[in-house]
Amino acid sequence: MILAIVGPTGVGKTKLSVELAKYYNGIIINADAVQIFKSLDIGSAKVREEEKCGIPHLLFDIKNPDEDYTVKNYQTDARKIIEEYKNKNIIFCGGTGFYLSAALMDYRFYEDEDTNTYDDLTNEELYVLAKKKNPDLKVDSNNRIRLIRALNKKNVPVVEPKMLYDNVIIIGLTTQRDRLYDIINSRVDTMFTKGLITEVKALHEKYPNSRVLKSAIGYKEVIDYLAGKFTLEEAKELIKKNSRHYAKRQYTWFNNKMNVTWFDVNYDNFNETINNVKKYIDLNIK
RNA sequence: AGGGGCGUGGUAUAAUGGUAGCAUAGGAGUCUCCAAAACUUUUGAUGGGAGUUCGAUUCUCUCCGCCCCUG
Repeated sequence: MILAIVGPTGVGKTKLSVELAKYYNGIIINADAVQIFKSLDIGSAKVREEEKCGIPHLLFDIKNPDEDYTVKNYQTDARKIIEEYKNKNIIFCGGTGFYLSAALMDYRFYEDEDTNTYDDLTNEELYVLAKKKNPDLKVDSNNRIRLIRALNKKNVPVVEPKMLYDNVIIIGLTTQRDRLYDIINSRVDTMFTKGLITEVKALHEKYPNSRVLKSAIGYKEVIDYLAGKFTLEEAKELIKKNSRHYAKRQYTWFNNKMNVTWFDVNYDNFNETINNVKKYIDLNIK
């Protein structure tokens, strides 16, 4: 079977994934766009070695911070693993909905036609061009990144994102929004206590042009803090805010793009949550 | 207790005798290779009551609340 543990940042996916892997004798595959990278540990709340309980963890730490990695890479890597371990129980765990959808469903990525960056064109001009190329395009005229993408890629119709594998169960962990935000806020404080600044500083010195470091929550803000753009307190607040916004977007994806069965987490008795999930899986497994 | 000041969305603020503006937080959404990215969209306020007025959030009175000074 293929299991996917999804949910917003901070709910407790990691812990559940390990418990389920123990119970079903499974392996865990990372489904988080940042945890793909080596050394981004504290800020991405990556599983620590002692938390893994001997369970194989795949697609963690497979790239250096200065390397590029895309959904297409993830799709390839994840599908290879699914093929390779088809006799095992596979447990995806992570909050990057796009990666999961691309791996498990019929998402198709083609070779690009072009690599133009269109630096000299305004958003409006790009929009006109993109619309000319594909009148059905539904990208907002302010969304420069996607307009450029639309102009560079092959103009092929989008296929229905059907599920490609049998026996897939998608488990979502959730909790009250207020509570989640409390958890997120205090987790950010903990990251700083654990040495986030040291981690980011070392990485940024070693990989000054890293793309992840410049876009991952908890890293980009600390880099700006180190550059003197704002105070430590401001950096913390910004990380908290960005994490909350991110969590909200994650819900949007999981609610609207994936067929998720949600479970409310009982933080006073996490075993109860685990048991509820197991019960559900045992009933629905084929 | 006396004197003074102030009450505008959750928070911080602007303005006006005639549509109450902005920011931020919050909500919803888009997504087919940068996705922890990029982008779209939206709820919500003049402390309560009375008076003047065609019309009060604005002026007057009163109550309530908060702040400052004096005792």
